[in-house]
Amino acid sequence: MITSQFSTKQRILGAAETLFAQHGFEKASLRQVTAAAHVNLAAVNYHFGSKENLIEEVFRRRLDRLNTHRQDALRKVEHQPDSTLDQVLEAFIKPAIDLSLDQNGGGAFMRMLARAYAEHDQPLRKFLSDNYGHVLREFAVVFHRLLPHLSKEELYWRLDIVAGALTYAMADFGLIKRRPGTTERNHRKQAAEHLIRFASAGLSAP
Amino acid sequence: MITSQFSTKQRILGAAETLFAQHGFEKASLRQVTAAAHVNLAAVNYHFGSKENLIEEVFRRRLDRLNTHRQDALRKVEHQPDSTLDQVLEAFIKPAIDLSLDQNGGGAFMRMLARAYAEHDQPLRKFLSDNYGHVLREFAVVFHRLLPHLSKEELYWRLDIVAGALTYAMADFGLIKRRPGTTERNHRKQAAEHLIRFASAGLSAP
DNA sequence: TTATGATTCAAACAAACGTTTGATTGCGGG
DNA sequence: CCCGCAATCAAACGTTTGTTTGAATCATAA
Repeated sequence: MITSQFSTKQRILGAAETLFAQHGFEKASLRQVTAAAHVNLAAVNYHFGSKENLIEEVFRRRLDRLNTHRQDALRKVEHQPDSTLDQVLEAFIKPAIDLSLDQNGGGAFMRMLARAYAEHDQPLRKFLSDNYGHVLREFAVVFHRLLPHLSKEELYWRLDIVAGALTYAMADFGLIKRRPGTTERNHRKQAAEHLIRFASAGLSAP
Repeated sequence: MITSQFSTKQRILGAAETLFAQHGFEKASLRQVTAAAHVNLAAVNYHFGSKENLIEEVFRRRLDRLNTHRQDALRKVEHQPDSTLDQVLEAFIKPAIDLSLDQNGGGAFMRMLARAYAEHDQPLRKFLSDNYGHVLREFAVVFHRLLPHLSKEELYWRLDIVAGALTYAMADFGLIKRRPGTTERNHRKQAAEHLIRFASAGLSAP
């Protein structure tokens, strides 16, 4: 056997994740994906029905884990009486970093997530909102408890800014390039630390 | 004459900007663009040579103005001895807001710019870096003067975060929807104010 | 072993894409 | 008037796209 140990479905999902992140949803063709997965072209429509469904499956696989990790981290923090702003921020940011550091295309997935925000089409945004929105609202409640002087509107504005900066940083959009001496792992760890420090001060602004 | 007063070239540029922002570079076809511009399909290749060239022209038209506005605003601020962090931030952020508020597709262009960051392909990123990078470096020098306690590396990390949050906010990615009572103009003005307050505190973090 | 249902495969499908062609139109200067 | 060039037009070009087809192959249970 020359192909990998994983099933056809798994291999398609893995290859799709990498290629979608590298070239975008439209530019990455099913022929590229199936070639990279060492799988017949028709296998995508057999196992997933359509390219659109494949895209959603790729998202679901990772987002489910990200959501539960964030919720677990949040519950650990909110049930202790003296939780700090930085701890809640870390509960929000750390799982995203960990996911981006996951071997087998974690970073690729993060770029794909950012790309999904940029692709402004409504079906995909609705899908993301359904799988994403309730977690953000849970965090908003806890942030509101820690920053009671902020109006609900002010708080939402600032959380939106944090989410934007996080997305941007994790997707490696920025001008900051990894220093040759540091690993990708350390680069993203630094990004998380800087982001938490920055966001903590920003959220606490008068 | 049923078509607009503008020339074929202008009408193509306008329609392209809107449709690229709405559907992305790949999804928006030249047939859609030329139909919206009330122009023959072949006109794009006649006037611009290729779709790739058209994309670059759409960028150049707006970016040139954004750059000079930012540089003008920066020079006004840096040549007064008691300039503040908020003033420099405003010199960076305000021109972007103004551009996004420009009638005839300013908001559309901003979404297109964010999309260009997401499209991770190198030719476009090089083009943006060439037309964008030197302005960012000018701002970095002034910020460094106002925040001397920050190492150059720390400063670059934080500026990268600011740029990311600005891009995200201007492209209207976030979960914050415009309130029914407020105009788009006021919505973006509010976004700018919140962003400046947040970024000012974030940059000043210990 | 044989029969059955799931999977894989090469091949072809129609549709849409960016681009090119060659004829036609419109218009300003000689 | 008419020449010459720039602009516009309908039509077609060759690719590439996602999807479908029907036969071949595999695995499993009777």
